[in-house]
Amino acid sequence: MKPTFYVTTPIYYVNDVPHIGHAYTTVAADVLARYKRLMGFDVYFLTGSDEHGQKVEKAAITAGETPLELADRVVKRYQALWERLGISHNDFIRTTQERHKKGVSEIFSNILEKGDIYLGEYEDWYCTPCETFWPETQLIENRCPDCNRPVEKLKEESYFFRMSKYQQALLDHIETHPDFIQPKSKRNEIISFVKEGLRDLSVSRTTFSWGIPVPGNDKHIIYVWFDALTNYMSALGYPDATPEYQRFWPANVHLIGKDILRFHTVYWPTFLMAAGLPLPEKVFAHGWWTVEGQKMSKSLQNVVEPNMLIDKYGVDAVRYFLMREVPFGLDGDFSHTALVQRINSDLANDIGNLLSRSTAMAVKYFDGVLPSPAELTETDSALKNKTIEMVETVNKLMDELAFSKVLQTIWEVISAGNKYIDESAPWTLAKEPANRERLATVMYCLLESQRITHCVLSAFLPTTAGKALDSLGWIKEITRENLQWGGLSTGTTVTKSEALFPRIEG
RNA sequence: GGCGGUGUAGCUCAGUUGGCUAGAGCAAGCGACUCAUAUUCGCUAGGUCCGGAGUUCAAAUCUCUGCACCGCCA
Repeated sequence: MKPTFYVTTPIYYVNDVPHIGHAYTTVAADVLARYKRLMGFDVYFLTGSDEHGQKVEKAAITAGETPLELADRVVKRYQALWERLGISHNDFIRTTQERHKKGVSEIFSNILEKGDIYLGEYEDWYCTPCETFWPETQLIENRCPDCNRPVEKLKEESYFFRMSKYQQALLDHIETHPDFIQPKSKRNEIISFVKEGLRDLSVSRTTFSWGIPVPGNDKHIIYVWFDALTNYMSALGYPDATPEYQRFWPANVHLIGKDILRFHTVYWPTFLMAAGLPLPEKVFAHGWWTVEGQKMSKSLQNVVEPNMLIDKYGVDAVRYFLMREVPFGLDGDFSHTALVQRINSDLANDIGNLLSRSTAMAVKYFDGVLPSPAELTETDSALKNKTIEMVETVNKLMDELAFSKVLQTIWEVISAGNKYIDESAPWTLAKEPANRERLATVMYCLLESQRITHCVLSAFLPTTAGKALDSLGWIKEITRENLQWGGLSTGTTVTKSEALFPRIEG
């Protein structure tokens, strides 16, 4: 039986327009999913949409449609984008689906029965026009921070989750599972937050109706985060003991943006503890993208639209840039010049040109028929060993989700390949028939190194890797076993590759 | 205000438990090759390792202090 791997992205809010941040999380999850699959894991990769809440309800009213109609309409934006980005998710959950509502109701009832959800009263400052509660600290001169109108103190009946009860248990868990929250800086933030004390959490609302009702009391709608977080289990079939639920829960990793860290590392685990369910193994919070040095915002009109990037630069270039430019976990800056720089330098000049010159020589000197290698010299072995070591290093770095370092490691082999050609000077060998065997060995090592490289790279650049492997005459499946040296067999047809990535001038 | 982090070549950053002339990539300059998407390869960069004090045979790496920036919480 294959080992399993369960990776998730957050479910994205249907009321938002997909931007580079959404694409970032999802591409990262896809890279991880693809990599684990080729390493022999049975992977479940989940993404989806968050469709409940007051904002959706209001937007629907404004647009003159039902909330579900609105959700049906705009969820397609995400689905279409994932299609274009080559996202290989196994499942797409929508919080309006029956399977999800069932899971949420069940876990809520479960905790309610155990007594860790109780009915109480919520009291805070309320802005009637906005239908929103505000804590006193967020008020601006005793007025609503959104609309600047006066607010009033209001009491509302609300269900509360006894989060305070789980403070110590959560701290203990974080303590005994050093990798539970990553990166480390975020882990420290959460530890200090929890140590300051957890208060019970209001987990129901009565000011709007678009959501999942509290079981047995439909006046109350279940709090959106309680609703949303449960998607990670409801998608697998929870509360039913489906094969998926039994095999894949708990998740190996929840990938999230740093803005929703607390929900995933404080709320979610304590909900699960209360329900007596196992906790996810890891929550990894990545950073934010600025754009041309500035914070992304609607008012600045600098929101980067992923579809536009794909149109302009191609899917794999975008995927590469997102994974390579910034260490996963830190903030980064997106700029067109940086992207073009990466494309020209790393993709066109390094990897693209390497394949181009290599396959051109194979065609020129051996009519595209892969020759068999003779005994390897020191130079050949150096390239071979570097390639083999790269595969091992990548595997370690992937477990740390160090995508940028993985790509750097792969690029060291690309560079070694270019250097190997210059040192071996095949064009000189080709002039002398006596060097035929030597030339054959060089060509073999050169192409085999790239075959392995592109197999590994298929997790990041699926389309490009496919093209490259085609021109190398590799038609087999990419598996862990096939990452070993010696996969290309003599006699294979090699064809001159098209430019994998044309240079972008100007 | 509380807690935590960062400050190293033009830019982005590496620098294990303190130890040879402080490194990488990109950018820039010079040279070489010609198989290749004028691509690649080699060489070059004289940086107060934020400032100051201290510990030590020895500190970018430890201690104290000052400055600047950032994050979380309040």
